[in-house]
Amino acid sequence: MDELLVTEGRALKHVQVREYVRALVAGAAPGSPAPSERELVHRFGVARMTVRQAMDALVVEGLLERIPGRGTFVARPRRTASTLTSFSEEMARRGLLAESQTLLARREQAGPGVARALNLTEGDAVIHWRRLRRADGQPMCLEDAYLNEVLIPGFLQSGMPTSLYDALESRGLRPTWAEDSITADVVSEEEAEHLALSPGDPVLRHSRRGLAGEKVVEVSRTVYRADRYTMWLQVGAEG
Amino acid sequence: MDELLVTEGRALKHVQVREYVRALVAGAAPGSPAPSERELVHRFGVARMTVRQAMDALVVEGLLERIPGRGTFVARPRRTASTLTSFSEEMARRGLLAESQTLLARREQAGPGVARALNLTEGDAVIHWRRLRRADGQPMCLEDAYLNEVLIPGFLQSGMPTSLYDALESRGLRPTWAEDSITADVVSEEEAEHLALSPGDPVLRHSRRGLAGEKVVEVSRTVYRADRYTMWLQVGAEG
DNA sequence: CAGTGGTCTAGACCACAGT
DNA sequence: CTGTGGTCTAGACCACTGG
Repeated sequence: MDELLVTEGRALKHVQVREYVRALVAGAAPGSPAPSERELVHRFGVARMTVRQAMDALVVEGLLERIPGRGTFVARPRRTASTLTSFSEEMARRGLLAESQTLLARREQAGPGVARALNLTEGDAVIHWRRLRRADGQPMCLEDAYLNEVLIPGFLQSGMPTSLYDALESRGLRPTWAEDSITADVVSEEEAEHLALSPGDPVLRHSRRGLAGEKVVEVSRTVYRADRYTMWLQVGAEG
Repeated sequence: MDELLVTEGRALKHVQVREYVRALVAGAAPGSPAPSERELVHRFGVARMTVRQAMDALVVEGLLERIPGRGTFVARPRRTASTLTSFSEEMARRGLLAESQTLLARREQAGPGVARALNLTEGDAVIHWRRLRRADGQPMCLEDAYLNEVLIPGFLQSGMPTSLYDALESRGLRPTWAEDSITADVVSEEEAEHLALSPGDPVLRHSRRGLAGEKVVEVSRTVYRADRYTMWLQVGAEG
């Protein structure tokens, strides 16, 4: 419910308190004490329930931790499952320079598989974008992305972006959820040419169905050189 | 903070309300209305803040959803990231019969890689458990699991369990968090024999470091037949 | 219009930590 | 002992929804 804009400029008290505390503990080490509830009551001249509402939000967020009888403290950051990252972001995190060469970018009619994955009907218009991706100059993977044209009108005309996820983000359509499948295989002839592999070399195949809210915004199939790419994930919750 | 036992038998009012509502909406379709806050105030003879505390918990849990001006409703189940499942559980979910053949189960001294992954010192005692796993009778994967002997004393003597995760769970050590790496490769000679593969066949390699709380309880390396196994995951949050 | 959730007050008593 | 968070009360006004 954060930041309701209904009352516009009006600053809700619990939001004021919450953001004050958030700023105060920003960068503080886990275990550092936050102000006590009664101290905040006094400082802001509000009721204790209002302060608790503010602190509750930060506790739910995982920023603070309450210890009865002792106080409220900065929590150890929670372990979080892997988030959805784009190729560019992933390579950046590994300290590699990501490059991308568009091999194909056009409007197509969805085939049966892509249509089903994108929640469309066969024959509906989709954008097909094929890229060869390099890391530090070396071919890393070949990616075919399919996008629902209805969701991103004018995408092909607007000049291809460097990062698909950036482009989707600017339209409020960055996927936050995905269904992935991963398998090992042997490279195909065509793939071998693009990836500079020899017949019989192993590859990692990664299919993704990326969703933003309820909308399927991206379906992609990527084939990675097995000798250059290892996928890392963190799974589960809590810690 | 659920279910504090400090006050033992005493039933906190917000807990009573919460569990009443939880039971009431159990199995209800998403979108079904929950009782209104004022109705619960009347029914339980409590203050509205108390009811809100109860409902807040269910909202945070993702069970309920508030819509201002309209009411409180059963929320659509949240999409959740993949949870940690054991081989047996995963095969069961796919409707396959999982079998497991122990090839090796003994105490060893940790090598450098295993020691680091288990947060031990090289030479510390670890349990090494190697199994060939079949699904519906067909060889599926070969798994080497390494366990910290200090955490599970008497493990080898107690008779090997069917499911490692079940065994860990009974000791309160079921991993809820893992760091995984996945890569494609070509099968080795020894692996080919166990998995009934031919030289050059592709395999999927999966390494896992499984944690329960702060403790690393499991380190495993599994090699899957690429032609029989596709890994499925759901990543991200919210929906 | 009546009903809903969202915000807020000014108190209160409790169980528990640490001194 | 004081101070902390945990629980709880009995009201209040607000913005919004729907009939």
